Amino acid sequence: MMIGELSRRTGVPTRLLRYYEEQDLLHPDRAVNGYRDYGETDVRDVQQIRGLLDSGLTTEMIRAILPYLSGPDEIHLPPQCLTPQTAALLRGEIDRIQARIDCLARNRDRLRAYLTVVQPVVQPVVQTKGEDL
Amino acid sequence: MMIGELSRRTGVPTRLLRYYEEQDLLHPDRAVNGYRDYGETDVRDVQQIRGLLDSGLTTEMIRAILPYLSGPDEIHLPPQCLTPQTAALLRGEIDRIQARIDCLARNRDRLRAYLTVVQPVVQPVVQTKGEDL
DNA sequence: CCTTGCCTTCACACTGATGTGAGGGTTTCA
DNA sequence: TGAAACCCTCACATCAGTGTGAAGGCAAGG
Repeated sequence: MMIGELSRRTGVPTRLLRYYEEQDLLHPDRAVNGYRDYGETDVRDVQQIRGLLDSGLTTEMIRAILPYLSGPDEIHLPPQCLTPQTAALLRGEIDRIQARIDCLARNRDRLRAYLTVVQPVVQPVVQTKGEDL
Repeated sequence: MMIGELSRRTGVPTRLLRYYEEQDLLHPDRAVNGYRDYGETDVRDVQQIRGLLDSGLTTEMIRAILPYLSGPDEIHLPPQCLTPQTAALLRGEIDRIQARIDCLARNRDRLRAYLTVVQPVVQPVVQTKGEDL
C-alpha cells in the first residue's frame, strides 16, 4: 500500500511515516515510480512504534527492539540469529523498559494518592447554588 | 539554600532549576544580593517535577497540579482549590500514564517471551573454562 | 588586593519529535 | 488536455527540555 493508505489506517501523518523510515524504523519497498510501498505488517509496526514513542522510548531504543516485536505470536527468527551480544542487548533493553515502567508507576501512584487525599469522595452534585471554582 | 546546593542535593543542573523557575514551577525567595534562596521543601518539589516531566507531563500540567503536591504527606490546601477541571485533567494524565505502563509491560513481556523461546534455559554458569559473554 | 568560587542574566544552539509548505513528478478520470 | 489527488524531496519552523558560554556582580580567604 502507499503511504497515504497506511496513514489513514494508522492515523499517523505521512510526515511521521517518512520520519520513521529516516530513523530506520520502517523499510518500505519502493515502486518503480519511487513511491513507498508498505506491507500489511507495517500497520501493526506503526502502531507499535507510536505506542512506544508515546511511552517515552526513543527511536533508537525502538529501533533496537522492534525486530523482536514484529510477530504477534510466531517467532520467525531462527535461534542462531540470537547471538550472545544480541541477547545481552535485549536484556538491557528489557531492563530499561522495566525501569521506565517503575518510574511511571511510581508517579502514577503519587498522582493517585494525591487525588484520593484531596478528593476523598466524588461530590455527588452541587448542593449549594454557588459556583466557587 | 542557594542554587548550587539544591543542584547538588537533587542532581539537577542549575540551568534546569532556573528553567523550572522560568516555567513558574519553582518560586525561590531572593536574597538581598539577588541570589535565589530555596527552602527545604524545594528538594522534594524538584524531585517531584523531575519525575512528572519524565512521566511525560508537560511543564504546563505540572504547573497546574504542583501546588497541590507540595506537601509530602500533609496537604495544606483546602480541597476546593482543586477545580473539577484540574481533577479531570489529573485523572486524564493518570490514565495516560497507565496506558504507557500497559504498553511497555506488554512489550517487555514480548521481549522476555522471545528470549525464553529462543534461549529456553539460562546456562547455569560457565562450566567450561572460556568466558564467552 | 587578587584570586577563587559562588551567583546573576542573557542568549545562542542543539536534540527529538513533529508541523507545514514549497516545488515538482505521476496517475486517473473527465 | 487539464484538473484532482496522489506521491516525492527538501527545508525551515516549533516546542520542550537541555547544554554552554559570555559578561559580570558578590563573598571569602591568602
